[in-house]
Amino acid sequence: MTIDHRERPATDLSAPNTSTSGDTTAMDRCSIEVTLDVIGDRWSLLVLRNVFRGRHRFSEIQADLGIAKNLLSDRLSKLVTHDVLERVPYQDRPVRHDYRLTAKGADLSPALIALMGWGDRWYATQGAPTVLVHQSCGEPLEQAVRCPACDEIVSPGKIRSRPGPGNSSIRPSSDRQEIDSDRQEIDEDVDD
Amino acid sequence: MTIDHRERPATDLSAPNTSTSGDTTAMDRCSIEVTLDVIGDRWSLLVLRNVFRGRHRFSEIQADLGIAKNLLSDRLSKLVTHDVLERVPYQDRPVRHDYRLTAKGADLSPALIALMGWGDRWYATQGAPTVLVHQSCGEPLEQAVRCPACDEIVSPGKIRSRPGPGNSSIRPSSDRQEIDSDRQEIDEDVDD
DNA sequence: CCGCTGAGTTGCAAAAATAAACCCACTCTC
DNA sequence: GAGAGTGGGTTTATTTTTGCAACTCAGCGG
Repeated sequence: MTIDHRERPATDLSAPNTSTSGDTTAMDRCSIEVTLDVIGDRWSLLVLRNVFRGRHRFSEIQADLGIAKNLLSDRLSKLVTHDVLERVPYQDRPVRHDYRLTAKGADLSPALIALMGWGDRWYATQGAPTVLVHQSCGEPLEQAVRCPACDEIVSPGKIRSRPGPGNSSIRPSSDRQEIDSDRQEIDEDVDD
Repeated sequence: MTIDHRERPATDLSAPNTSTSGDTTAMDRCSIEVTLDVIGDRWSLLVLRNVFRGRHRFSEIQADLGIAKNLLSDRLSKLVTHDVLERVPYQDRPVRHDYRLTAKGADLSPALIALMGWGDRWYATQGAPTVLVHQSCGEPLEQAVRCPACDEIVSPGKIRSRPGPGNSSIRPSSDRQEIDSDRQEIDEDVDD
């Protein structure tokens, strides 16, 4: 539980942000930030990868990762506290647990897939160590952004972002913002 | 350049790894691991989010994040070294740079989107601070796994994984493995 | 009873993160 | 052209986090 509540000083420098109109006082933390507070350390995602892969026991994970036992213990406790994993006893006397994904934990799979995909694309010189394939055709899969309403795949240039309901500084005048498709900016200039 | 080359001690304990048949000498590191070596620290993804969002200057990023200047300097250098960002001078004497995404850096957007989505789904109680919407219909987008060959969306249960060409311990007998769809395991039991 | 295993804790040295101060090459203002 | 300001960093302490080793504790096998 050593989450650091670093709260940036609200840009008192009033940076002449070329595109921004006005106040930048919104203090909600962006979702990437809160996510990183939970799984944004060196080991958590690696631990989760092991659980995804079916290694549910302390010693299995520890052997695979080579992580120090106290760290693994801390990471597991933290993940349990954050409701990403749950401890389910598989024997009592001595109580021993499996660590299993909660729904919330399982919902991290897109992130794991995205991270794995990036490593594959840019670092796997002899090809990916592991590939995800389609059950029916056996062909490699990829991740895409899609629009459930239109039921179609959306290319990066067709993505826009806008302040959501949780944004405390929604300014009507800049409600919808074009994403620069060259640079693929995925966030608008509202200070979330 | 403080990547720690933690190379797990090859499990000298000769852990009786229940599920694995035989040698566990494969030494390629899984793609999630190599990815985390590049962007798997507390700040890198947050820095990248800022660059995605159009903040290209040292001081802009520093003001937004409230990160210590030496750390930001380190992170930026590291990201430049890893070819995720590039420094493009926008003036000389004193040389000043913008930090811009390389293709490799821009290719991290699915990961950022996935992480943001997870934070939105599980922590944004009053709704997401930022939502990604479809340009044409304005409806919120989601990420999905799809099969380019079949041109269809693949649900988690239809995903299988198998050792890829970069896996140095491909054992033909266990070439294709079913993913437990309840727990959404995304990796097979080969020691990558 | 003796040693072994699985799943941790505790203690301590080493490494990394942070904050604050300092630096340097300019530019702007008077 | 002296003084202040700015962008983009280094340097130097201080605090936190790691990582390793040793220790614990409950049961098990012989």
